[in-house]
Amino acid sequence: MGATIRDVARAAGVSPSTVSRALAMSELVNPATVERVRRAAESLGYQPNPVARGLITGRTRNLGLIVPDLANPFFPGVVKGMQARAREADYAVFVADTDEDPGLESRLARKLAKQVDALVLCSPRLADDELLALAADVTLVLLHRRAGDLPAVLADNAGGMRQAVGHLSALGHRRIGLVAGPVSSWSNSERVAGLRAACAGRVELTELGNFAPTFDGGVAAADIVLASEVTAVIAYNDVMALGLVNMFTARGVGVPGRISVVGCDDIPQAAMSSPPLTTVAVPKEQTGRAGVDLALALLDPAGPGPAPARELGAQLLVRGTTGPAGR
Amino acid sequence: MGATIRDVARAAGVSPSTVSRALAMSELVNPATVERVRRAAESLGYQPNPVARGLITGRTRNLGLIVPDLANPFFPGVVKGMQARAREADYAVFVADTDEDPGLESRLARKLAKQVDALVLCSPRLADDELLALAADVTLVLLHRRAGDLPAVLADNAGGMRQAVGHLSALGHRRIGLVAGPVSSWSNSERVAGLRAACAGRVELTELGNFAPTFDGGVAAADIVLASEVTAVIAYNDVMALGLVNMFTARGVGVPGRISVVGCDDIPQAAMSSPPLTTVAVPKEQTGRAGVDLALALLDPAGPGPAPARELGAQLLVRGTTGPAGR
DNA sequence: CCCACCTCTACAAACGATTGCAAAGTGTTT
DNA sequence: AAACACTTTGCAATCGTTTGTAGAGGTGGG
Repeated sequence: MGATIRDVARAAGVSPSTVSRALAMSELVNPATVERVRRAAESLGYQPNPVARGLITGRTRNLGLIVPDLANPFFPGVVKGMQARAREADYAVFVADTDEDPGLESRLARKLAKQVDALVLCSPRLADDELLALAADVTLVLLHRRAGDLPAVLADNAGGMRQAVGHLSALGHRRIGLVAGPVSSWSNSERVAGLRAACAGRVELTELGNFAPTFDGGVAAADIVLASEVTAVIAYNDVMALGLVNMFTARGVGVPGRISVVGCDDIPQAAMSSPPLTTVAVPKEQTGRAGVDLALALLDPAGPGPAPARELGAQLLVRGTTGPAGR
Repeated sequence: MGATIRDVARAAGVSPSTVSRALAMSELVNPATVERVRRAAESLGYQPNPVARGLITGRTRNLGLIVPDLANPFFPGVVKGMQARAREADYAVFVADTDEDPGLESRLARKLAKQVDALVLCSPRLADDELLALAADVTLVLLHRRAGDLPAVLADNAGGMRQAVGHLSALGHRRIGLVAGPVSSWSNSERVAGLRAACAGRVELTELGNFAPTFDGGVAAADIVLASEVTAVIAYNDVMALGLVNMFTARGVGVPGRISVVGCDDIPQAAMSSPPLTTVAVPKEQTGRAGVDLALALLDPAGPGPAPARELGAQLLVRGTTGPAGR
């Protein structure tokens, strides 16, 4: 269909190899020839075939990204960041969604592995050893997950929790509840651990079961939170926090009058709800960008060795769901 | 790195071509040989290189999907549906996000075109003639957009609007407002037209400017709606409707007591807001699936010719933001 | 004036698979 | 026993590019 390099060669009166060099390594070719080739390529609308190029170079200039659930408003931010950075580096991105299914995650990863130069896994649900096995087959970067010493981009969960507790503590809260997310989530463990450390010796922490990281999970947790007699609650993520607030409101429990609520992630809806949600913001786009940076560094043979992990800051955003501890 | 077909051939004591046939067209090969090849491939962990295969077959088994904005909760549903269907057909999906920028959309489309068998454009912002030009270079499927007679998957906007007006009319509303979305959006024009037709002769329709299809767009429209003295309002999409409800509530205007609100799309947040949003649901996952079906049919050389357009139903979901027309 | 050297270009061999064609081997028919 | 058909397999070309190597042509120095 499209013009090939041979068509351009014929049109320019040179050999295909000269065309290739003129277009890619023009300093090795006579400027006049380069110009002639350029013009021929232009007039034929020649676009190099990335498949053929990939076959010989072994590089596809594609990156893969696997996320648990695109419908979770947290992930589109990561995807956008990754796409933007990839585009700058002239890479394209395959995106796959696993529906939170580890089996599917594994299969998708292996399938994608052959078509991309590096695979970026965001919040993978796979076990550590499976991730390490995967890393043997393909250049791998982890986002929001640590496994062995695989390259990873992480958020400062501990720092974020510290800020949240500091904020609540300053408002007079002495009993804080934690609505935990899924056990299989590494971020959840991190946040729980960070929260414990931040509370230690200052405020009493009541940990409330594990709930689904969804709006309904938050709804389900709401009454349990109320029964626990805390004056503030921190949820594993914003979606759950929104569920909590919604149910509190339905129960006639004032937020933040009677109870304060803090979420995590800072999804777009957090700022739009009423009252707007106080939350620990995790840099989403930046995570995606950093993932590409790491992947590119790993791919670069002349690179200054691997930068195994990169930690991004987390930032408490005080909005409308936190206030002074009630009577 | 990975084993090639030659490695398998050597291990099985046959030629590469036999390996290829044994794996792909096993009925042409002696069953015993097939078994031997299978075993060899298995033990070497052989995975055919899709790049090499793509070079000779001219098929990549990849599909491209371009959406205006992944952060808009409408699109992840489409992406998920498309991925699921593509996975069933053993295709992978490239996803790109244009940030609502037509220029970027055009560039991404052309770049992706070489790497995929077909390109699916969801709610493209490009002009008709550009879309037609693109279709000359790559198999193209449009979602929620008609251009020339390019293959397309559409929603029954007119039907949805008819249901919405019927519902509001039954509740006693005689003056309905319309908060329109971006002029460049084809869906917007469709919905406006559908609404006009549905209202004709029954209820008075007040069309209110064009607003950004965002939460803030809805917020900005709220006071204008109130000034227009309608008893119900239909927004271009749910995100805007949510902005409207939010601002109405902030102004102390009861929803649905004083004014009823209807959205479009049925994004996940629509059901989670309070009160939950009455909306015209558009099948999102099904749109994605239908897009793949259309693309596959187009790609199939033995196919029964092109099915140029497919229309999906729209369904009014009555929830909490609509009620009887106030005093 | 010749040789060495440098610049530029062409040839050909990859990359890893698929596939048309021919050859080898087996069984059947005349 | 020869000819034929059919099954099974291997050879070699091919897809469109990149890249190592060699050769052609030109320039400058000895």
